[in-house]
Amino acid sequence: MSRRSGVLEFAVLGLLRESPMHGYELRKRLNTSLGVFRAFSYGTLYPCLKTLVANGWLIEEPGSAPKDAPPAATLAGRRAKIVYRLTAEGKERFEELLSQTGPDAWEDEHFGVRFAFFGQTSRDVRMRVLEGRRSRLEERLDKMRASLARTRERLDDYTLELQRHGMESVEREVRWLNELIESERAGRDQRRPAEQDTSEDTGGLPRHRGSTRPDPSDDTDK
Amino acid sequence: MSRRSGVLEFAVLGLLRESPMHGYELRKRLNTSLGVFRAFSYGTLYPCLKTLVANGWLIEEPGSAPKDAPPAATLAGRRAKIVYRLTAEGKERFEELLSQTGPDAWEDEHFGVRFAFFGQTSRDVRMRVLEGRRSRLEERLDKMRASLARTRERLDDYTLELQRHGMESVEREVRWLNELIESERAGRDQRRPAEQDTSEDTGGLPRHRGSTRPDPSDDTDK
DNA sequence: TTCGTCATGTAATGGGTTACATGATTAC
DNA sequence: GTAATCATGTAACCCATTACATGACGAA
Repeated sequence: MSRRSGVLEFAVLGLLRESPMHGYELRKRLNTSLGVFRAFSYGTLYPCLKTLVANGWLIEEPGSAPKDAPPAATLAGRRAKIVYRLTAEGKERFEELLSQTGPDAWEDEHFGVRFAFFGQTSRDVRMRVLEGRRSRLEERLDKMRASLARTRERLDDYTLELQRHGMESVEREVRWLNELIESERAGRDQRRPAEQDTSEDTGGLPRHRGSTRPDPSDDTDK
Repeated sequence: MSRRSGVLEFAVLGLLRESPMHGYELRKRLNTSLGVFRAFSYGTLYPCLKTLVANGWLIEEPGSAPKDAPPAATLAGRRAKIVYRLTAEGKERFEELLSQTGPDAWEDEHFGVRFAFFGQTSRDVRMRVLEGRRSRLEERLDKMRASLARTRERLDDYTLELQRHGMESVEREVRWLNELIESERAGRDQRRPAEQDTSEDTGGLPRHRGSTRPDPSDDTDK
Protein backbone atom coordinates (compact mmCIF):
# COMPACT_ATOMS: atom_id res chain seq x y z
CA MET A 1 0.00 0.00 0.00
CA SER A 2 0.80 3.70 -0.02
CA ARG A 3 1.17 5.21 -3.46
CA ARG A 4 4.41 7.16 -3.36
CA SER A 5 4.63 8.76 -6.76
CA GLY A 6 4.90 5.99 -9.27
CA VAL A 7 7.79 7.36 -11.24
CA LEU A 8 10.34 7.08 -8.49
CA GLU A 9 9.03 3.75 -7.32
CA PHE A 10 9.20 2.38 -10.82
CA ALA A 11 12.69 3.67 -11.46
CA VAL A 12 14.04 2.44 -8.14
CA LEU A 13 12.62 -1.04 -8.58
CA GLY A 14 13.93 -1.12 -12.12
CA LEU A 15 17.43 -0.05 -11.24
CA LEU A 16 17.64 -2.38 -8.28
CA ARG A 17 16.47 -5.25 -10.41
CA GLU A 18 19.68 -4.97 -12.35
CA SER A 19 21.80 -4.98 -9.23
CA PRO A 20 21.63 -4.06 -5.54
CA MET A 21 22.82 -0.60 -4.66
CA HIS A 22 22.85 1.88 -1.85
CA GLY A 23 20.87 5.10 -1.91
CA TYR A 24 23.63 7.45 -2.84
CA GLU A 25 24.60 5.53 -5.94
CA LEU A 26 20.97 4.93 -6.80
CA ARG A 27 20.38 8.63 -6.92
CA LYS A 28 23.28 9.22 -9.26
CA ARG A 29 22.02 6.55 -11.60
CA LEU A 30 18.55 8.04 -11.46
CA ASN A 31 19.80 11.46 -12.39
CA THR A 32 21.93 10.31 -15.30
CA SER A 33 20.77 6.99 -16.70
CA LEU A 34 17.26 8.24 -17.09
CA GLY A 35 18.25 10.97 -19.49
CA VAL A 36 17.11 14.53 -19.01
CA PHE A 37 13.80 13.33 -17.78
CA ARG A 38 13.96 13.58 -14.04
CA ALA A 39 16.14 14.48 -11.11
CA PHE A 40 15.50 13.51 -7.54
CA SER A 41 16.97 14.71 -4.29
CA TYR A 42 17.80 12.66 -1.21
CA GLY A 43 14.85 14.14 0.56
CA THR A 44 12.70 12.31 -1.94
CA LEU A 45 14.72 9.19 -2.43
CA TYR A 46 15.40 8.02 1.11
CA PRO A 47 11.84 8.25 2.38
CA CYS A 48 10.73 6.43 -0.74
CA LEU A 49 13.22 3.64 -0.15
CA LYS A 50 11.80 3.25 3.32
CA THR A 51 8.27 2.81 2.16
CA LEU A 52 9.39 0.34 -0.47
CA VAL A 53 11.07 -1.62 2.28
CA ALA A 54 7.91 -1.36 4.36
CA ASN A 55 5.98 -2.76 1.41
CA GLY A 56 8.28 -5.72 1.36
CA TRP A 57 9.65 -4.94 -2.08
CA LEU A 58 13.16 -4.19 -0.92
CA ILE A 59 15.36 -5.38 1.90
CA GLU A 60 18.18 -3.46 3.47
CA GLU A 61 21.50 -5.17 3.82
CA PRO A 62 24.58 -3.87 5.55
CA GLY A 63 26.92 -3.39 2.61
CA SER A 64 30.64 -3.87 2.46
CA ALA A 65 32.02 -3.66 -1.07
CA PRO A 66 29.80 -2.70 -4.04
CA LYS A 67 29.95 -6.29 -5.30
CA ASP A 68 31.29 -7.52 -8.65
CA ALA A 69 34.50 -5.61 -7.94
CA PRO A 70 37.84 -7.39 -7.52
CA PRO A 71 38.92 -7.23 -3.82
CA ALA A 72 40.63 -3.88 -3.63
CA ALA A 73 40.40 -2.72 -7.20
CA THR A 74 38.03 -0.31 -9.00
CA LEU A 75 36.80 1.94 -6.26
CA ALA A 76 39.04 0.56 -3.51
CA GLY A 77 36.37 -1.32 -1.55
CA ARG A 78 34.37 1.80 -0.72
CA ARG A 79 32.30 0.97 2.27
CA ALA A 80 28.61 1.22 1.50
CA LYS A 81 26.33 1.74 4.44
CA ILE A 82 23.03 0.27 3.37
CA VAL A 83 22.58 -1.78 0.28
CA TYR A 84 19.08 -2.20 -1.04
CA ARG A 85 18.17 -5.44 -2.72
CA LEU A 86 14.99 -6.31 -4.58
CA THR A 87 12.88 -9.06 -3.00
CA ALA A 88 10.83 -11.60 -4.93
CA GLU A 89 7.72 -9.53 -4.23
CA GLY A 90 9.56 -6.48 -5.45
CA LYS A 91 10.43 -8.22 -8.66
CA GLU A 92 6.82 -9.21 -9.08
CA ARG A 93 5.68 -5.68 -8.38
CA PHE A 94 8.05 -4.30 -10.99
CA GLU A 95 6.89 -6.86 -13.52
CA GLU A 96 3.33 -5.78 -12.83
CA LEU A 97 4.19 -2.12 -13.33
CA LEU A 98 6.11 -2.95 -16.48
CA SER A 99 3.09 -4.56 -18.07
CA GLN A 100 0.72 -1.68 -17.35
CA THR A 101 -0.35 0.39 -20.31
CA GLY A 102 -2.82 2.76 -18.69
CA PRO A 103 -3.01 6.26 -20.18
CA ASP A 104 -0.54 7.39 -17.53
CA ALA A 105 2.20 5.45 -19.25
CA TRP A 106 2.50 7.95 -22.06
CA GLU A 107 2.10 11.16 -20.15
CA ASP A 108 5.12 13.42 -19.91
CA GLU A 109 6.13 12.41 -16.40
CA HIS A 110 5.96 8.68 -16.98
CA PHE A 111 6.99 8.15 -20.56
CA GLY A 112 10.69 8.76 -20.00
CA VAL A 113 11.08 6.17 -17.28
CA ARG A 114 8.93 3.71 -19.12
CA PHE A 115 11.14 4.05 -22.15
CA ALA A 116 14.29 3.73 -20.07
CA PHE A 117 13.18 0.25 -19.06
CA PHE A 118 12.02 -0.86 -22.48
CA GLY A 119 14.84 -3.35 -22.38
CA GLN A 120 12.82 -5.32 -19.83
CA THR A 121 9.47 -4.65 -21.45
CA SER A 122 7.63 -7.00 -23.78
CA ARG A 123 7.30 -5.87 -27.35
CA ASP A 124 3.54 -5.47 -27.38
CA VAL A 125 3.64 -3.26 -24.31
CA ARG A 126 6.41 -1.25 -25.91
CA MET A 127 4.26 -0.78 -28.97
CA ARG A 128 1.24 0.30 -27.00
CA VAL A 129 3.26 2.79 -25.03
CA LEU A 130 4.93 4.26 -28.09
CA GLU A 131 1.69 4.52 -29.99
CA GLY A 132 -0.13 5.89 -26.99
CA ARG A 133 2.49 8.57 -26.61
CA ARG A 134 2.33 9.41 -30.27
CA SER A 135 -1.39 9.93 -30.34
CA ARG A 136 -1.14 11.91 -27.14
CA LEU A 137 1.31 14.23 -28.83
CA GLU A 138 -0.76 14.40 -31.94
CA GLU A 139 -3.82 15.57 -30.10
CA ARG A 140 -1.65 18.11 -28.37
CA LEU A 141 -0.51 19.32 -31.77
CA ASP A 142 -4.10 19.64 -32.90
CA LYS A 143 -4.90 21.82 -29.95
CA MET A 144 -1.87 23.97 -30.52
CA ARG A 145 -2.63 24.42 -34.19
CA ALA A 146 -6.23 25.27 -33.41
CA SER A 147 -5.39 27.79 -30.75
CA LEU A 148 -2.75 29.29 -32.96
CA ALA A 149 -5.22 29.64 -35.80
CA ARG A 150 -7.62 31.41 -33.45
CA THR A 151 -5.11 33.82 -31.97
CA ARG A 152 -2.27 34.31 -34.40
CA GLU A 153 -2.97 37.90 -35.38
CA ARG A 154 -3.14 39.30 -31.87
CA LEU A 155 0.13 37.73 -30.78
CA ASP A 156 3.45 39.48 -30.96
CA ASP A 157 6.46 38.05 -32.73
CA TYR A 158 8.11 36.56 -29.68
CA THR A 159 5.03 34.77 -28.47
CA LEU A 160 4.54 33.46 -31.96
CA GLU A 161 8.12 32.31 -32.17
CA LEU A 162 7.80 30.57 -28.82
CA GLN A 163 4.72 28.78 -29.99
CA ARG A 164 6.33 27.83 -33.24
CA HIS A 165 9.35 26.41 -31.49
CA GLY A 166 7.14 24.53 -29.07
CA MET A 167 5.19 22.97 -31.88
CA GLU A 168 8.30 22.00 -33.72
CA SER A 169 9.59 20.28 -30.62
CA VAL A 170 6.46 18.22 -30.42
CA GLU A 171 6.53 17.47 -34.12
CA ARG A 172 10.09 16.35 -33.74
CA GLU A 173 9.19 13.94 -30.97
CA VAL A 174 6.43 12.54 -33.14
CA ARG A 175 8.91 11.85 -35.90
CA TRP A 176 11.17 10.16 -33.41
CA LEU A 177 8.32 7.98 -32.25
CA ASN A 178 7.48 7.14 -35.84
CA GLU A 179 10.99 5.87 -36.40
CA LEU A 180 10.90 3.86 -33.21
CA ILE A 181 7.55 2.33 -33.97
CA GLU A 182 8.63 1.48 -37.45
CA SER A 183 11.76 -0.23 -36.28
CA GLU A 184 9.82 -2.12 -33.63
CA ARG A 185 7.57 -3.40 -36.37
CA ALA A 186 10.53 -4.21 -38.56
CA GLY A 187 12.00 -6.08 -35.61
CA ARG A 188 8.91 -8.25 -35.43
CA ASP A 189 8.74 -8.91 -39.18
CA GLN A 190 12.46 -9.51 -39.32
CA ARG A 191 11.80 -12.82 -37.65
CA ARG A 192 9.54 -14.07 -40.44
CA PRO A 193 11.98 -14.37 -43.37
CA ALA A 194 14.73 -16.43 -41.69
CA GLU A 195 12.84 -17.69 -38.60
CA GLN A 196 16.06 -17.35 -36.65
CA ASP A 197 15.60 -17.25 -32.89
CA THR A 198 18.81 -15.61 -31.78
CA SER A 199 18.62 -14.01 -28.37
CA GLU A 200 14.99 -13.82 -27.36
CA ASP A 201 12.88 -10.81 -28.08
CA THR A 202 15.13 -7.89 -28.95
CA GLY A 203 13.23 -5.46 -31.11
CA GLY A 204 15.09 -3.39 -33.65
CA LEU A 205 16.38 0.03 -32.87
CA PRO A 206 17.43 2.65 -35.44
CA ARG A 207 21.04 2.51 -34.27
CA HIS A 208 22.34 5.99 -34.43
CA ARG A 209 25.75 6.88 -33.20
CA GLY A 210 25.92 9.55 -30.53
CA SER A 211 28.01 12.61 -31.28
CA THR A 212 29.79 12.15 -27.98
CA ARG A 213 33.43 12.80 -27.54
CA PRO A 214 35.18 12.19 -24.21
CA ASP A 215 34.92 15.15 -21.90
CA PRO A 216 35.53 14.75 -18.17
CA SER A 217 33.20 16.47 -15.73
CA ASP A 218 31.44 15.30 -12.61
CA ASP A 219 27.74 14.85 -12.14
CA THR A 220 24.94 17.03 -10.80
CA ASP A 221 24.40 17.68 -7.08
CA LYS A 222 24.77 21.47 -7.25
CA MET B 1 5.37 40.44 0.34
CA SER B 2 4.64 36.73 0.12
CA ARG B 3 6.50 34.92 -2.60
CA ARG B 4 3.88 32.90 -4.47
CA SER B 5 5.82 31.07 -7.14
CA GLY B 6 7.19 33.67 -9.45
CA VAL B 7 6.19 32.11 -12.70
CA LEU B 8 2.48 32.50 -12.21
CA GLU B 9 2.82 35.93 -10.69
CA PHE B 10 4.94 37.07 -13.57
CA ALA B 11 2.62 35.66 -16.20
CA VAL B 12 -0.50 37.07 -14.57
CA LEU B 13 0.95 40.53 -14.25
CA GLY B 14 2.19 40.36 -17.81
CA LEU B 15 -1.10 39.28 -19.28
CA LEU B 16 -3.08 41.78 -17.28
CA ARG B 17 -0.76 44.53 -18.37
CA GLU B 18 -2.02 44.06 -21.88
CA SER B 19 -5.66 44.20 -20.81
CA PRO B 20 -7.89 43.52 -17.81
CA MET B 21 -9.42 40.08 -17.67
CA HIS B 22 -11.29 37.76 -15.36
CA GLY B 23 -9.76 34.61 -13.95
CA TYR B 24 -11.34 32.14 -16.29
CA GLU B 25 -10.09 33.83 -19.40
CA LEU B 26 -6.74 34.49 -17.79
CA ARG B 27 -6.27 30.79 -17.26
CA LYS B 28 -7.02 29.99 -20.87
CA ARG B 29 -4.52 32.54 -22.05
CA LEU B 30 -1.96 31.16 -19.63
CA ASN B 31 -2.40 27.66 -20.94
CA THR B 32 -2.21 28.57 -24.59
CA SER B 33 -0.38 31.82 -25.18
CA LEU B 34 2.56 30.66 -23.16
CA GLY B 35 3.26 27.76 -25.44
CA VAL B 36 3.72 24.25 -24.13
CA PHE B 37 5.58 25.58 -21.18
CA ARG B 38 3.10 25.58 -18.37
CA ALA B 39 -0.46 24.79 -17.42
CA PHE B 40 -2.19 25.99 -14.31
CA SER B 41 -5.41 24.96 -12.65
CA TYR B 42 -7.96 27.19 -10.97
CA GLY B 43 -6.84 25.87 -7.65
CA THR B 44 -3.58 27.63 -8.32
CA LEU B 45 -4.76 30.67 -10.18
CA TYR B 46 -7.52 32.04 -7.97
CA PRO B 47 -5.57 31.97 -4.71
CA CYS B 48 -2.70 33.62 -6.53
CA LEU B 49 -4.95 36.38 -7.83
CA LYS B 50 -6.05 37.03 -4.29
CA THR B 51 -2.56 37.47 -2.98
CA LEU B 52 -1.73 39.75 -5.87
CA VAL B 53 -4.73 41.84 -4.93
CA ALA B 54 -3.60 41.78 -1.31
CA ASN B 55 -0.22 43.07 -2.45
CA GLY B 56 -1.91 45.96 -4.17
CA TRP B 57 -0.79 44.93 -7.62
CA LEU B 58 -4.27 44.16 -8.89
CA ILE B 59 -7.71 45.45 -8.19
CA GLU B 60 -10.94 43.56 -8.64
CA GLU B 61 -13.68 45.21 -10.62
CA PRO B 62 -17.18 43.95 -11.14
CA GLY B 63 -17.13 43.22 -14.84
CA SER B 64 -19.87 43.66 -17.37
CA ALA B 65 -18.69 43.27 -20.95
CA PRO B 66 -15.14 42.19 -21.80
CA LYS B 67 -14.35 45.68 -23.04
CA ASP B 68 -13.22 46.69 -26.52
CA ALA B 69 -16.25 44.87 -27.90
CA PRO B 70 -19.02 46.69 -29.77
CA PRO B 71 -22.20 46.73 -27.58
CA ALA B 72 -23.73 43.37 -28.33
CA ALA B 73 -21.35 42.03 -30.91
CA THR B 74 -18.47 39.54 -30.79
CA LEU B 75 -19.25 37.41 -27.78
CA ALA B 76 -22.69 38.88 -27.09
CA GLY B 77 -21.74 40.90 -24.00
CA ARG B 78 -20.74 37.87 -21.92
CA ARG B 79 -21.10 38.88 -18.36
CA ALA B 80 -17.82 38.57 -16.53
CA LYS B 81 -17.96 38.27 -12.78
CA ILE B 82 -14.70 39.71 -11.58
CA VAL B 83 -12.34 41.58 -13.79
CA TYR B 84 -8.78 42.02 -12.60
CA ARG B 85 -6.95 45.16 -13.54
CA LEU B 86 -3.30 45.99 -13.01
CA THR B 87 -2.62 48.89 -10.63
CA ALA B 88 0.22 51.34 -10.99
CA GLU B 89 2.15 49.41 -8.34
CA GLY B 90 1.43 46.24 -10.24
CA LYS B 91 2.83 47.75 -13.38
CA GLU B 92 5.91 48.80 -11.48
CA ARG B 93 6.29 45.35 -10.00
CA PHE B 94 6.07 43.75 -13.42
CA GLU B 95 8.64 46.17 -14.80
CA GLU B 96 10.92 45.23 -11.95
CA LEU B 97 10.50 41.53 -12.63
CA LEU B 98 11.03 42.11 -16.34
CA SER B 99 14.41 43.67 -15.75
CA GLN B 100 15.70 40.91 -13.51
CA THR B 101 18.37 38.68 -14.99
CA GLY B 102 19.21 36.48 -12.04
CA PRO B 103 20.21 32.91 -12.85
CA ASP B 104 16.59 31.88 -12.29
CA ALA B 105 15.60 33.64 -15.47
CA TRP B 106 17.08 30.96 -17.67
CA GLU B 107 16.10 27.88 -15.74
CA ASP B 108 13.57 25.58 -17.33
CA GLU B 109 10.60 26.77 -15.32
CA HIS B 110 11.18 30.46 -15.90
CA PHE B 111 12.66 30.75 -19.33
CA GLY B 112 9.45 30.09 -21.22
CA VAL B 113 7.49 32.85 -19.52
CA ARG B 114 10.36 35.23 -19.74
CA PHE B 115 10.55 34.65 -23.45
CA ALA B 116 6.82 35.03 -23.86
CA PHE B 117 7.13 38.59 -22.60
CA PHE B 118 10.20 39.53 -24.57
CA GLY B 119 8.00 41.94 -26.44
CA GLN B 120 8.01 44.12 -23.32
CA THR B 121 11.62 43.42 -22.41
CA SER B 122 14.56 45.66 -23.18
CA ARG B 123 17.03 44.31 -25.67
CA ASP B 124 19.96 43.96 -23.30
CA VAL B 125 17.89 41.97 -20.84
CA ARG B 126 16.71 39.80 -23.71
CA MET B 127 20.30 39.19 -24.68
CA ARG B 128 21.38 38.32 -21.19
CA VAL B 129 18.52 35.90 -20.77
CA LEU B 130 19.12 34.22 -24.11
CA GLU B 131 22.82 33.92 -23.51
CA GLY B 132 22.31 32.76 -19.95
CA ARG B 133 19.98 30.07 -21.13
CA ARG B 134 22.39 29.01 -23.82
CA SER B 135 25.31 28.56 -21.48
CA ARG B 136 23.04 26.79 -19.02
CA LEU B 137 22.16 24.30 -21.75
CA GLU B 138 25.73 23.98 -22.83
CA GLU B 139 26.90 23.01 -19.41
CA ARG B 140 24.08 20.53 -19.28
CA LEU B 141 25.31 19.07 -22.55
CA ASP B 142 28.80 18.77 -21.13
CA LYS B 143 27.50 16.79 -18.20
CA MET B 144 25.46 14.54 -20.42
CA ARG B 145 28.37 13.88 -22.73
CA ALA B 146 30.65 13.17 -19.81
CA SER B 147 28.26 10.79 -18.12
CA LEU B 148 27.56 9.11 -21.40
CA ALA B 149 31.26 8.63 -22.01
CA ARG B 150 31.59 7.06 -18.58
CA THR B 151 28.67 4.69 -18.87
CA ARG B 152 28.00 4.00 -22.52
CA GLU B 153 29.08 0.37 -22.61
CA ARG B 154 26.95 -0.81 -19.71
CA LEU B 155 23.77 0.77 -21.01
CA ASP B 156 21.27 -1.08 -23.13
CA ASP B 157 20.11 0.18 -26.51
CA TYR B 158 16.94 1.82 -25.29
CA THR B 159 18.59 3.75 -22.51
CA LEU B 160 21.20 4.85 -24.97
CA GLU B 161 18.60 5.90 -27.48
CA LEU B 162 16.76 7.84 -24.79
CA GLN B 163 19.93 9.64 -23.86
CA ARG B 164 20.76 10.35 -27.46
CA HIS B 165 17.35 11.81 -28.10
CA GLY B 166 17.56 13.89 -24.96
CA MET B 167 20.87 15.31 -25.99
CA GLU B 168 19.65 16.09 -29.44
CA SER B 169 16.73 17.98 -27.98
CA VAL B 170 19.06 20.12 -25.98
CA GLU B 171 21.38 20.63 -28.92
CA ARG B 172 18.41 21.70 -30.96
CA GLU B 173 17.42 24.29 -28.41
CA VAL B 174 20.95 25.61 -28.42
CA ARG B 175 20.81 26.06 -32.17
CA TRP B 176 17.51 27.85 -31.77
CA LEU B 177 19.04 30.18 -29.22
CA ASN B 178 21.96 30.82 -31.51
CA GLU B 179 19.64 31.96 -34.24
CA LEU B 180 17.74 34.17 -31.85
CA ILE B 181 20.85 35.71 -30.40
CA GLU B 182 22.22 36.34 -33.82
CA SER B 183 19.11 38.05 -35.03
CA GLU B 184 18.97 40.13 -31.86
CA ARG B 185 22.47 41.28 -32.62
CA ALA B 186 21.59 41.88 -36.25
CA GLY B 187 18.62 43.89 -35.02
CA ARG B 188 20.94 46.15 -33.08
CA ASP B 189 23.39 46.60 -35.93
CA GLN B 190 20.59 47.07 -38.42
CA ARG B 191 20.09 50.48 -36.95
CA ARG B 192 23.59 51.66 -37.81
CA PRO B 193 23.51 51.69 -41.64
CA ALA B 194 20.34 53.73 -42.21
CA GLU B 195 19.87 55.27 -38.72
CA GLN B 196 16.11 55.02 -39.21
CA ASP B 197 14.10 55.15 -35.99
CA THR B 198 10.88 53.50 -36.99
CA SER B 199 8.88 52.14 -34.07
CA GLU B 200 11.12 52.08 -31.04
CA ASP B 201 13.19 49.09 -30.10
CA THR B 202 11.96 46.06 -32.00
CA GLY B 203 14.76 43.57 -32.35
CA GLY B 204 14.90 41.31 -35.37
CA LEU B 205 13.34 37.87 -35.33
CA PRO B 206 14.07 35.05 -37.79
CA ARG B 207 10.56 35.24 -39.20
CA HIS B 208 9.55 31.71 -39.95
CA ARG B 209 6.10 30.83 -41.09
CA GLY B 210 4.16 28.36 -38.96
CA SER B 211 2.87 25.22 -40.63
CA THR B 212 -0.57 25.91 -39.24
CA ARG B 213 -3.70 25.15 -41.13
CA PRO B 214 -7.16 25.91 -39.70
CA ASP B 215 -8.46 23.08 -37.55
CA PRO B 216 -11.27 23.70 -35.06
CA SER B 217 -10.99 22.13 -31.62
CA ASP B 218 -11.51 23.43 -28.13
CA ASP B 219 -8.88 24.04 -25.52
CA THR B 220 -7.53 22.04 -22.60
CA ASP B 221 -9.50 21.67 -19.36
CA LYS B 222 -9.71 17.84 -19.39
C1' DT C 1 44.02 18.46 10.30
C1' DT C 2 41.28 19.98 7.22
C1' DC C 3 38.81 19.57 3.06
C1' DG C 4 36.10 17.15 -0.29
C1' DT C 5 33.23 13.45 -1.32
C1' DC C 6 30.65 9.65 0.21
C1' DA C 7 26.64 8.54 2.80
C1' DT C 8 22.15 8.80 5.40
C1' DG C 9 18.58 11.03 7.06
C1' DT C 10 14.49 14.59 8.71
C1' DA C 11 11.43 18.79 9.33
C1' DA C 12 9.74 22.69 7.23
C1' DT C 13 8.07 24.47 3.30
C1' DG C 14 6.61 25.15 -1.35
C1' DG C 15 4.12 24.86 -5.25
C1' DG C 16 0.68 22.68 -7.35
C1' DT C 17 -3.32 19.36 -8.45
C1' DT C 18 -7.81 16.97 -7.51
C1' DA C 19 -12.04 16.84 -6.20
C1' DC C 20 -15.56 19.11 -4.76
C1' DA C 21 -19.25 22.85 -4.12
C1' DT C 22 -21.77 26.41 -6.33
C1' DG C 23 -24.17 28.96 -9.55
C1' DA C 24 -25.00 31.89 -13.90
C1' DT C 25 -25.68 31.90 -18.98
C1' DT C 26 -26.19 30.08 -23.51
C1' DA C 27 -27.60 26.72 -27.04
C1' DC C 28 -30.50 23.16 -28.26
C1' DG D 1 -35.80 22.16 -19.46
C1' DT D 2 -31.54 20.38 -19.74
C1' DA D 3 -26.90 20.05 -21.14
C1' DA D 4 -22.62 22.43 -21.99
C1' DT D 5 -19.72 25.94 -20.91
C1' DC D 6 -18.63 29.93 -18.35
C1' DA D 7 -17.18 31.30 -13.87
C1' DT D 8 -15.46 31.33 -8.97
C1' DG D 9 -13.83 29.30 -5.25
C1' DT D 10 -11.85 25.95 -1.23
C1' DA D 11 -9.88 22.03 1.42
C1' DA D 12 -7.33 18.03 1.30
C1' DC D 13 -3.62 16.07 -0.42
C1' DC D 14 0.79 15.00 -3.12
C1' DC D 15 5.12 15.17 -4.61
C1' DA D 16 9.25 17.00 -4.16
C1' DT D 17 12.82 20.46 -2.71
C1' DT D 18 15.53 23.06 0.75
C1' DA D 19 18.04 23.38 4.51
C1' DC D 20 19.77 21.30 7.95
C1' DA D 21 22.10 17.65 11.02
C1' DT D 22 25.25 13.96 11.25
C1' DG D 23 29.14 11.32 10.42
C1' DA D 24 32.76 8.20 8.02
C1' DC D 25 36.70 8.05 4.92
C1' DG D 26 40.58 9.43 1.86
C1' DA D 27 43.77 12.70 0.16
C1' DA D 28 46.44 17.07 0.55
